[in-house]
Amino acid sequence: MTDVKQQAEAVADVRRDQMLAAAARLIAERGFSDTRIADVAARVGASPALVIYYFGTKDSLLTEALRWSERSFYAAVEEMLQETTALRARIENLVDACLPASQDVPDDWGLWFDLWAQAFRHPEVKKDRAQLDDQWRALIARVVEAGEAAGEIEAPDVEGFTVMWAALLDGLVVQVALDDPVVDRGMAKRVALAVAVKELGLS
Amino acid sequence: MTDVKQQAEAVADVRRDQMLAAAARLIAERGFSDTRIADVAARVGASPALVIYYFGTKDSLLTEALRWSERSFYAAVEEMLQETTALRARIENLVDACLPASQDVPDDWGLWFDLWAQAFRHPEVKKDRAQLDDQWRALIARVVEAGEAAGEIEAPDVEGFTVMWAALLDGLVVQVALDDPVVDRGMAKRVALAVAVKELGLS
DNA sequence: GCCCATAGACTGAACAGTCAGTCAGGACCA
DNA sequence: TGGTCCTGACTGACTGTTCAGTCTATGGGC
Repeated sequence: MTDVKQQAEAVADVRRDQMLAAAARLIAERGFSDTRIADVAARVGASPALVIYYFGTKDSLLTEALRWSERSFYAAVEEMLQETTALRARIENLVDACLPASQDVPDDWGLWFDLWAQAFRHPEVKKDRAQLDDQWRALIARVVEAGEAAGEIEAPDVEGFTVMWAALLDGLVVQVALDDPVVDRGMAKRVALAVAVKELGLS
Repeated sequence: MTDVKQQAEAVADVRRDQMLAAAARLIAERGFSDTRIADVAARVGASPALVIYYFGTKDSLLTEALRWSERSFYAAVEEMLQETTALRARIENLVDACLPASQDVPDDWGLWFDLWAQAFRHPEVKKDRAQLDDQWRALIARVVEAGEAAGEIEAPDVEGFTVMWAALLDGLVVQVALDDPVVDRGMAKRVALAVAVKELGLS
């Protein structure tokens, strides 16, 4: 592969990334089916035809954007996790990742709903989501096991806890994202933390 | 209000209900934005114009269908609950209501995702959903309190449990609905039940 | 160093299909 | 006769996708 080719691919890759990012943003803001390729094109300063040139079809662009966005989220969490070692701090970090501080990226949550709706009906998206969710649970499991290895907790039921707690976080995110008047951000965090502490036998 | 008027309304109400049911079914099968008024009309053996005649706009029909469907679900659960009195049996009933046996209405779940996605962006739907979710939690709370009154459990943290367990069920439903290879129906039920038993201090 | 062929990036304009919603009027009933 | 229920035919707007062709630059042949 020559330098030229590399550079050409770099341009294309940059463009693709811009478009995926723009599409993800728009999906979050307006919803999957209300996102037009013209909107995406406008955001990256290109013509609609160029978007098709890169992605072939609208659907391909949007589903790729969903997966791209989900992958970004997990990557960010993974990185965030490097910064702490204490079990409790890490658990708190995970909670914060799912339920970020107030006005911080409020409509990113909309993406999850669209992702789920798409995954429900499209096997490819479904497969991808399942795989990423598995990674997510594996990450939680690693955190717990590290805590055990460090002697912070004893003999946890890693798999049981992982499945339960991951589901709990999802459910809490739903409530908070939908502005449930009872389950606000603060309560959701408290609940998630309390359950983790209790189930893991943390001090 | 005359008999005539009453009868006329009865006809209209029947039609409306047929249309709402058909719309709900279609949304579950194909998704909110892929549901056409022509499809709904075809299912009830009417013309698209008649659907508009009753609901004015497509959006009005579909969002009403979502709310109608959610209301039906809670009503069904409420009724199902009358049939048992023992706390554990009731808890199991609640779990079964959310995670019904195998092939039983497999695509009804799709509705939840669309409902959430709509609620996220449309205040009216959001308000409705929050209210119904509050009812749902109140129902769980009633079950727990009845169990306490009957001496089956002691001094439960009703609100804490309610919020936590409702969220947990939501999260588990997501996994199961999306065919997660790790979290299948059986595991989801076990997890939901185990958490309830442990948190409530059931035998 | 010049020229030309080739490929990739990109666009404007047009096309084609889809659908929500309109409208004028028909049928039935009290 | 008037009101409710209902329809077929139509339309107007939207928008994904195609296409023919432009522009740029790279790289090889001379």
